[in-house]
Amino acid sequence: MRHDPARLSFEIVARDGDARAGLLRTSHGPVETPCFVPLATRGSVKGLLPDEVSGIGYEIVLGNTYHLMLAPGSERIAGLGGLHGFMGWDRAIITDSGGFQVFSLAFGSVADEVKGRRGRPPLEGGVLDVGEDGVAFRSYIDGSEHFLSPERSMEVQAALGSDIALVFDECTPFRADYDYTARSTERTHRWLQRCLDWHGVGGPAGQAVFGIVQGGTHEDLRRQSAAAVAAAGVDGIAIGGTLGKDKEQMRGVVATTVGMLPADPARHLLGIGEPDDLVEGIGIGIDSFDCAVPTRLGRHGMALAPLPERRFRYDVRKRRNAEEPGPLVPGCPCPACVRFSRAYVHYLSRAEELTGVRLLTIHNLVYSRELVAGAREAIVAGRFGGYRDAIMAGAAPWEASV
RNA sequence: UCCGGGGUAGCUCAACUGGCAGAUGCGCUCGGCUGUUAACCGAGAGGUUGUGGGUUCGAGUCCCACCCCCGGAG
Repeated sequence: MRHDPARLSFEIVARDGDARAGLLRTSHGPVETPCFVPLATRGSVKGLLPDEVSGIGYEIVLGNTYHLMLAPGSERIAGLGGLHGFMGWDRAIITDSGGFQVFSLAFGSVADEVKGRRGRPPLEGGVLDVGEDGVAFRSYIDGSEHFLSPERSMEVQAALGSDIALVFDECTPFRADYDYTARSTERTHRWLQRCLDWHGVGGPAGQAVFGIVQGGTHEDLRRQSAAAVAAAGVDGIAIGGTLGKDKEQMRGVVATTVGMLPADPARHLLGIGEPDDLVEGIGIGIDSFDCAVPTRLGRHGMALAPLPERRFRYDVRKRRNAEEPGPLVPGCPCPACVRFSRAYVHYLSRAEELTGVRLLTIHNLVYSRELVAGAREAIVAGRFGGYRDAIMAGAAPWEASV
């Protein structure tokens, strides 16, 4: 399979150092990069309507093969207008392949697995078997047995009709040893080829395919993986897998990996999206990011804010916000900040009113969008370095981009 | 006024015949969350058992008096 501009084209319109501003043309419209991709894992950006998501400025969301194949099923979705029609979203969609879930089901969340602690217990017996052919697993919904392979993943993603499909991969655990990671990465490369073979025969004409670079934290494996993905002729390249035990290592692994990638294809960083990670990632040449952070934190009472010393977030539910008449973040253009007080959001959030969840989700998505849109402006204007420094020093996106 | 029921953690409630004052939920404080099984998960704090006496080795529990709340009667 060769990269096909008819499915997807990516044009870099400006560079500033390693940072790039680009334009991704998909079957469902253009996507300006760098961009953040909100998660619509189960066919919905939790709590929001499609118009609200696009109204914020988002041009692409991410859906998940794993969840959607279990419920309501990809064939049903195909019969109801594909994922676009089914969820009422007429912009671009990228679908994850389900590979990551093999990892998360068996080992719990990324943070829990990396830190070796017991967080939410992994699904007992969730993964039945991981073999050369694919992965047998048990549905978290009804316990029924299912099988996911490169071919099946591509088949499901074809039925969903996403604009960008991700190849089926295995996300090796942080604590896996070198040999396991090496064998897993090689198998992921064989899976990559099987995905492309399947897609080349029966894949939707308008669907692009992104490869995924694995290799854990090992530079030589990352190099092999980057070369394998680049040689396969995919439409874009995603960086996945274990990125390390902390931000420092994660940034090192990502930067090293980016340096191994060809310049032309779009580069997507999977699963990363805290505010500082976005500007740092953009600075080293990442074009797009998807992440649960803005939406999940919003549901958990956290507001994104220009607070480097507090990991760019604060807990709205804490009592000190109970009587704050000002907005969540001064100057923020989001509806939650323009129209409501922090005290109101604090109250709603504690009262478990759905509106509180919605306001925080909207705020966090606007904040992330402002951050990335500001970065793009700065790149085009040739002053991204100053923008990044201002953000990291605690400037709000709308201040840093002035 | 009389009869009955009841006062235990901020709230709602346990504690068999007297034997280390507890739980669940909520609330509270703190921590966590990065290709979403997550409007979630985890930890912690919190007490003169209404008041004052008495019996007993030992009282939330039994006895006496008082205070307060609820229901019923008048």
